[in-house]
Amino acid sequence: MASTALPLNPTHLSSPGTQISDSPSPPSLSLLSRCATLSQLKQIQANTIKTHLQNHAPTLSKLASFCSLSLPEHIEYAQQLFDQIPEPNTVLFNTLIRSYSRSHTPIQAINLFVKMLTNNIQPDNYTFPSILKACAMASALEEGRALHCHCIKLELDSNIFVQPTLIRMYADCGAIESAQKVFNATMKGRSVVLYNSMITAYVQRSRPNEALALFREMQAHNTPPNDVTVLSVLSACSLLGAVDLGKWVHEFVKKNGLDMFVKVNTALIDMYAKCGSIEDAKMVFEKMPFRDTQAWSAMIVAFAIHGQGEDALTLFRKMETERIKPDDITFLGVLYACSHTGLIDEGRRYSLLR
DNA sequence: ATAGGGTTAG
Repeated sequence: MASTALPLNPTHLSSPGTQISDSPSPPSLSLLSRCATLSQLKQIQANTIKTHLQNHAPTLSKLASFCSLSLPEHIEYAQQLFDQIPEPNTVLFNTLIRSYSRSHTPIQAINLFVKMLTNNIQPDNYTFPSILKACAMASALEEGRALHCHCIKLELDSNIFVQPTLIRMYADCGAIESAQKVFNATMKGRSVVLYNSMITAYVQRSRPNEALALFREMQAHNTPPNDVTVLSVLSACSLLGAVDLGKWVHEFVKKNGLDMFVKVNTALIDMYAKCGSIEDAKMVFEKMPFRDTQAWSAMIVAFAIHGQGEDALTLFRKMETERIKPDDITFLGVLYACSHTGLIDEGRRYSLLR
């Protein structure tokens, strides 16, 4: 890990000329914006301490917020900074809760929410999307239901940002009927995100027909589907093995310019492969102007599940020559290809790569 | 100052 020295703003360095000011100001935004590593953040912190600002709450708050947003892998340091702030406000709680909701320790978000309540800090419309996502990740249904009650009390259950996360929370916790209740309670002017959350919920619980019914309903209600919608709808087609429907969605994708999204094309490859049409999968792959790791993986897996082990391995070698970095799913596809084609030696060789 | 939905595998 290279720790480059940060070019510090001279006004932040202590010198005989700069004495403690009466109203110390937190580190400037331009200084923080050039901060890319934790050690640089600590340099800034050290320099503010040098100018006797160590107990300056706005400074700690700014550092904690920056650390949590821009150095999410150092969430525990953000927490350390946060713990030194005497009276953290709602915004700072929200910022940290959001970081935890995207971390490997979502439970910590729930702990912070509890702390928020015991400190009499009112959660708001920014708090719930993050905390509900954390519950979804942790499969914390009890806590999720309790949070839903808080939403209702604070009249935030009608918030357009809160609703999709309530649905996602219930769906990820396996309570699809509660997700449906939330969805059905929302009536007028449903957003595309709200539809997407329910369609995805159905797909994830292997209920493709209900997902497709909602897909039709949103169009009937003049809510145009977007790239995220078709990702889930294509999953539904795969679950049904419905290639004709998949082809219809493919046409829809082209007509609405959604084929500019790499992920949509990747989902099309997957759909065609799972519906038995490897030729169509190949055609989509070849037409893609840009292919990321996921697109290559999807095509390798597509060949593998069709028993075309040699094609999968050829594609893998081509991926290597194009210097696209393989991921775990790429290797899964490669090994799958070997196992389906009796390529024991190749399989052994590739399994030593990582 | 801070907020929502996501394909590839299993």
